[in-house]
Amino acid sequence: MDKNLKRMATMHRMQVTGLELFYKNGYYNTSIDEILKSLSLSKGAFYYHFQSKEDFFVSIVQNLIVRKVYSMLIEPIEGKENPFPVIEKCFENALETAEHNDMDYGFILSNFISEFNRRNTVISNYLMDIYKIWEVNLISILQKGKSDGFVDRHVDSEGVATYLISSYMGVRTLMVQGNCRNLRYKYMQQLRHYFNSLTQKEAV
Amino acid sequence: MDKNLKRMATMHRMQVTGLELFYKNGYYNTSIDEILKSLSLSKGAFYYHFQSKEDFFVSIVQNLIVRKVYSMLIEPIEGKENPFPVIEKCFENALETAEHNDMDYGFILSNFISEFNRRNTVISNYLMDIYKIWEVNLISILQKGKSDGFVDRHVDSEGVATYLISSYMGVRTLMVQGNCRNLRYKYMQQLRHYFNSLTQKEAV
DNA sequence: ATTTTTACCGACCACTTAGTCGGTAAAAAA
DNA sequence: TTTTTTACCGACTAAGTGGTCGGTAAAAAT
Repeated sequence: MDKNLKRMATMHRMQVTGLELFYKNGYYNTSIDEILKSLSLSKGAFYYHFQSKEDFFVSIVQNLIVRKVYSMLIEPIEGKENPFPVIEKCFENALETAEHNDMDYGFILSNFISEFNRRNTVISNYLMDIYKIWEVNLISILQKGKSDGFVDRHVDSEGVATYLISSYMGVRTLMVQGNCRNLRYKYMQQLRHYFNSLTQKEAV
Repeated sequence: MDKNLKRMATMHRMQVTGLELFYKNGYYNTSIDEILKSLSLSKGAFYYHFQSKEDFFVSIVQNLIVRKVYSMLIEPIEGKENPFPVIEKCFENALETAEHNDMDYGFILSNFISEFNRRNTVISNYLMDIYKIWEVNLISILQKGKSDGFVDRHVDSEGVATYLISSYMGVRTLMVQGNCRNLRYKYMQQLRHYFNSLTQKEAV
């Protein structure tokens, strides 16, 4: 348990650099040699720790990508009270982070979902698991918002979650081509419009 | 002009099969050999007609992808009167077509935008041109809708266009993983909600 | 002190990749 | 009829690709 330290450290280094390059260039357009070169490690080291390129990527999904999505998009809304302002703030933050990151290559989750769609079902499933966690959390906060009187009773929480995730994924795809500030601004404004139409109307 | 017929026919055959495979497997994950094999053509034939893989793909973008996006998403709304029902019907149609196509690998435009993002600026630019045509058309129909009294005067047409494109791209990404019918239903319902909040309110 | 395990090296393998090039049969131009 | 052009063939190249494997130095276990 303690002697695994070195092993864990090396594996983690590989995963971090691996994710960096996979995110930047895409999975199919990134070779293991490339990753190894930028780590000054050898083939032997790689295949000592991982069974295959696919196995390697799965470990990246489960260790790094899950956490990234969680800390950026799930944790900030989990268990919170008034859904719309919370989600709004969360999205705004996420978009701002992307905007100020000149190494931004889009929303990591949707990028890989697109890349592996029907091309590698094993990896696709692991990615969709993350999507589902996100979705469940959105639905949950929306439902709670209904009982707390923040969200109109007639609102379809699942539908709203789908719509939110869709629009977020889409705008992140568009943002990579620049003009981020403007895109974010326009997106957030429309999001507020949309939320407005779902807010509990007091005294009909 | 007439003797080019054979040339055009072969090039077109290559482009059609090329797009099929690029769409299915991704650009970087599809080799020219693969395309040529499924056409029973040789390397010589390919490099006689096209300068490179990139040049080949650019020609596909300009000849086939433009038309696909245009006929599915632009032409049905171009010059029409009441924006929201028209856009709604157009999106509904597009999503239904995708749903009933078991060879659906997502929205062709956003798939490639993702794949080439920052990895190939030449191709990215050609793809973004298509996006811009779409955007301009949406903005234009929304503006017209304002003067015709269908759309609330305070609505930001550009913002709405961005939001529409984003959400459409996103939902198409999600749809590839199945449960399309449900996704489409939920998406369309929320789209209507959103449109409702933008519709001209009569007599304040 | 000896043996075993861990973590890594790097040469090597079979295969695929985009792209080149000399050739050629049929059609068109002269 | 001869020459030229068109449209294509397929062997070849150089540079990768994911993955294997025999080896090894240091650390840990015995």
